[in-house]
Parts: sequence; structure tokens; C-alpha cells
Amino acid sequence: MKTLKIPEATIMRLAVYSRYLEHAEKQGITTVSSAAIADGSGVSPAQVRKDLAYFGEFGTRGVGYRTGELNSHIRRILGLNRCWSAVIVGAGKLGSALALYEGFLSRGFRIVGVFDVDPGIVGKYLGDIEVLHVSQLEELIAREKAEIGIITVPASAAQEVGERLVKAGVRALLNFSPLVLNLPEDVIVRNVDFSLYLEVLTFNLVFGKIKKEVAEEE
Amino acid sequence: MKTLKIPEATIMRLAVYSRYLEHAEKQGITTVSSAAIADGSGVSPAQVRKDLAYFGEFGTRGVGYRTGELNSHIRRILGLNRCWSAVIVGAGKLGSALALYEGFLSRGFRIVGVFDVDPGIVGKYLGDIEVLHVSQLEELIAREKAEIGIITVPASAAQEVGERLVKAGVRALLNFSPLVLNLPEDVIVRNVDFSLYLEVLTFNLVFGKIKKEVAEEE
DNA sequence: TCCTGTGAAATTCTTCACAGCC
DNA sequence: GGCTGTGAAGAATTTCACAGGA
Repeated sequence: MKTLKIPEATIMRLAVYSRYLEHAEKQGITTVSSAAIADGSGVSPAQVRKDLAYFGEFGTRGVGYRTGELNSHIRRILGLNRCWSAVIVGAGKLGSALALYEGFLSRGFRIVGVFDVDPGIVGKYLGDIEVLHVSQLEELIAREKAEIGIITVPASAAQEVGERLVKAGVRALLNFSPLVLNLPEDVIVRNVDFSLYLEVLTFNLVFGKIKKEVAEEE
Repeated sequence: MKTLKIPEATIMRLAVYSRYLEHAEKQGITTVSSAAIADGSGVSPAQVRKDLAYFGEFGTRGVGYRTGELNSHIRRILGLNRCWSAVIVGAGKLGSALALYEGFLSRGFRIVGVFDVDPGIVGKYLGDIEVLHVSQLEELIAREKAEIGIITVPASAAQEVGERLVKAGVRALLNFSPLVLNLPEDVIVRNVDFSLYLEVLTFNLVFGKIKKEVAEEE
């Protein structure tokens, strides 16, 4: 079979290009070059063209890309030509913040349910959505046909919640707990861990200094 | 100069290994093999060994690694053998959630300041930290010697905030706004965008289905 | 002339496979 | 026997450089 594999990095970059294009569109820029996109996304122009080439020819030689049109293409590639329903499990600070995050809706993500086990939290409203008890998880996922699960529970509960979400029919998970989940291969899981990103920063802060010293010695 | 470059992916994985090791330590497991770490981190055993090999020899042939000892090594590599001070700019939902996030402290990150421009937010307390007006940004960063900035302001203000943080002496930034910041090369910036992660999921949901269909046709 | 699309080259990253040590 | 550490092989990704079309 000749399904060429698309690098995950390409997908991430396409999403970044899309944000730049949206920004450019708002500024009234109707045509962009790969160099402009590259500039606005922190990559090389060749990289931009290669990434797009996986999916087709969207530009005009000698001219560039039509801003809005290219953005539509990218959004379709990313699956954003439709709305997606997601549930959040864990209505602590992070879960609540995500439930109220406006950025999701503008990209086509609708939060259709928020769950918790804490009786002090269940029943609260986050915007116009009521926090439900986890016991209603399966029912709501089935009713709303939610396909994405967002896990914002403590590490100790994450694995169990993941399994439950999958059993309830969710196909893709965004896991904010610091542990790697052990789930069937066909479930799509990505992890987000804030401390981890900070640790990448501190490594670079420390290591950058060392590199500079090494360079000066020679 | 012979400073071998460490892949960023290696750094991220080290942080993941560290979390697994902490988990294992709590369970009373004193010795782990590269296979165990790999299992708990979703990578291959060879990958674990290669990643560690960039920094030294931490294991014992025929035995494995001492859980706590290896974790200390990794924490030191990541720069976590000291405490780091960070400020958060933007005390909306996300900024507030991050300010209250317990996970930071346990990894050695201290939030020493939270800022906003909104008079309705300035003066509020998040835990025991008061939200200050952005006009006090420079002063507090200097006084607390904060080295890390976390940007949780709307996209339209992100670039300006980034520049201000850098001018005030911050060397590393975690940017939660959806736009790529344009800053001096020596500033370390990493972006976190929740919608982006969801878009990676949707791409895989859509594309996974297509791949399956293609496979079935042949 | 300008900028895209793309094979080919270069580079980076991962896996393999086994020597070395407990 | 078991598991680490590592050069060498292999795979994946990025960059280069230029052909091709507006």
C-alpha cells in the first residue's frame, strides 16, 4: 500500500501555519509566500512548501498562496471542516479553565460534558454547562456522540478514566496527567504536561550556559 | 567545538522518564530496567538507553538502574536540582489555573508573580499570591530574579508582553498564545496551544480512518 | 523575474545487534 | 543469564538547489 506516512511534526506545523494565516487574513493580507508563512511560524520556507506538498499543490508559482484558500485547505486536512464534540473529565482548576476556554470553539471544538467525582464540584456550572458526576459519563458520551476525551484528573485516577472513556466509545484522548496511559493501540493519545515544558526551558537555560562556556574555551 | 547536540525529543523523554521513576519510587520499586522505563513511557528500551547515554553511564550491566539515583541524575540534567522562579502574565482562566497548579512546585517551579491589566482582576488573590498590575512587571522580575515567563494573555498582546519580559531580564518563555513570538535568538521560547493538540487528534481520527479504508481496498 | 513544487543530498534521529560487565 | 552501553546500520526528516510555470 502506498499511503505515505505524514510526520507528526508536519501536522503540528500545519496547525501553526493555520493560525498565522488566520492572523494574516484579519490584517487583510490576501496573498502570502512560503517565506511569509515561515517567518510567522518560526520555520524555513522550504519546510513550509514540503509540508504542504504532502497534501497537494495549493500555490501559484511566482505568486504565492491565497491566504483564505490555503487556510481552508489546511483546516480540511486537519479535520476542522466539521465540529467535534469533546468531554472533560476532572473539573478542578485546569479542567474548569479548559471548559471555559474560548479558543476551542473558534477552532470547531465543542465541550459537551464536564465530569467530576467531588460532590462539592458536581452540580456547579461552568459557563452554561453543568458539571456531572462521572457515573453519567457513558450515557452522555453515547448521547452526544463525543469522540474526544480530555483527562484532567489526578495521576492516580488517569489510567482508570482513560479506560472508561475508551470503553464508552471515545477514540482520541488528550491527557493532562503526568503519567503515560496504557491503552489499546488504535486509541489516539497525546500528552500535555506543563511542568514538562518548563523543564525543557530549564534544560536549555542551564545547557545553553554550558555551551557558551565551552565555546569560549576554544 | 565538540559539544554534541542533544535532541529536544531526548529532553522531553527524560522528563517523562523522570515522572515514571517518581511513580515507581512511590511504589517501592528500587531497581528498574530500561525495558521497564520504556514500558512506562511509551518508547523503546534502546531509546531509553541512548537518551541516557548522552549524559553518562547511570546503570549497572546485568542489573538495571537504581530508581531514585537515576531520577536524581535526570533531574540534575534537566536543571531541577535548584528552584526556578517564574512569573505569569495574564490572569484569565488559564493564567489563574496555572498559578494555582500544584504540579509546578513539586518539580521545583515557584510562581513569584501574576500580572494582568484588567482592574477587575488586579488585586485578587490566587492562593496566597496577589495579582499585580502589569506596570509592576519589571520591578518584581528584578527583585525576585525571575528567569521564566509564562504568557497567558490574548494573542493581540502576546508579542508586546514577550518583548517586555525579555527586556526585564527573563531568559525563557512559555507562550500559551496561538501566535509565534518574534524575539532575539538567545531567548528560549516554547509554545503550548491546546487547540493545536486537539487538531493533532482530529487529523489522526480522520486520517486513521482513511488509511484503514485504503488498506482494505488492497 | 518571482516563487512554487520537488528530486537529491545532507542531516538528524532511531533501531539493531552485540560486546562487556555484573 | 541478564541487562547496560554503544558503534554501525537504517529510517525519517530537513535542507538544498533548481526546474517549471505565472
